[in-house]
Amino acid sequence: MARSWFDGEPPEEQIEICPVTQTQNIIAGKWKIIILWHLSIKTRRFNELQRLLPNISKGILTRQLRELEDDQMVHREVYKEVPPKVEYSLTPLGQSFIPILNSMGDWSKKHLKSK
Amino acid sequence: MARSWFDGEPPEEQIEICPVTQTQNIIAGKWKIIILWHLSIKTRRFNELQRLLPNISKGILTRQLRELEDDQMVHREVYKEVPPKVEYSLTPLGQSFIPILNSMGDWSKKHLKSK
DNA sequence: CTGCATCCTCTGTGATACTG
DNA sequence: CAGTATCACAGAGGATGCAG
Repeated sequence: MARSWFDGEPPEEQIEICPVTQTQNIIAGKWKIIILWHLSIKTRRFNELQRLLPNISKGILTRQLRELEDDQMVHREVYKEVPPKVEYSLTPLGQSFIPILNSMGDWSKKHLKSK
Repeated sequence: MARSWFDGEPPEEQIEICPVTQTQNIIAGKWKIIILWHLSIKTRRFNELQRLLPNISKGILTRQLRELEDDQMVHREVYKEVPPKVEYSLTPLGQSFIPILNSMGDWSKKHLKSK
């Protein structure tokens, strides 16, 4: 496999697949970050998330959640009951991302006051 | 009106306008993060950035840089010479974001090996 | 070299109606 | 309650040519 650009450091010309870009791909969706944020606080049900994100439609919410699932950031627990109940929570991978979420929140609060 | 998600919640959840979303808005562009990354290493010229980002067109690069400029993340220094020379660098605000970039890179390297 | 203007494409997002 | 299925659309991204 090709050497990553950061192996052995120096020549900044050596770019392959930037890890920062990998992260970017995961959080690229319009609602991804905020969803992760809400799930970092506690497990949420589908409807709960929809209420938390006032302007999101069910279709979009479903898709964003599915993509986060595919990236193994979010776990989907289905309870076979009537009425249906589904709970979303962070996977270990998702939980490992929480510090970054917090960093982004802190950074925003500290530096973006005026916006 | 519907209860906001932060009404009556524990202190740790009290957010006015979710700051995480603010951050999201800034780094939303497809190339924003990687551009910031490259500028975090050192000041770069326009052409240099374009070479670093193999598949980006001039128009797009210009637009992404302008948006970062508008968000005061990037500083644009124009040298009135012939041929023209323009250098891009991080503003103090942009520099304050570097730790988060590094966090994202580290996180990716540690957890996303397989992807 | 840098970058703007234009046009075109395509993805993501949003709205709605229907289903188990 | 928790989706799925469609359709429509805005906007981001991309290619190209021209200009300072």
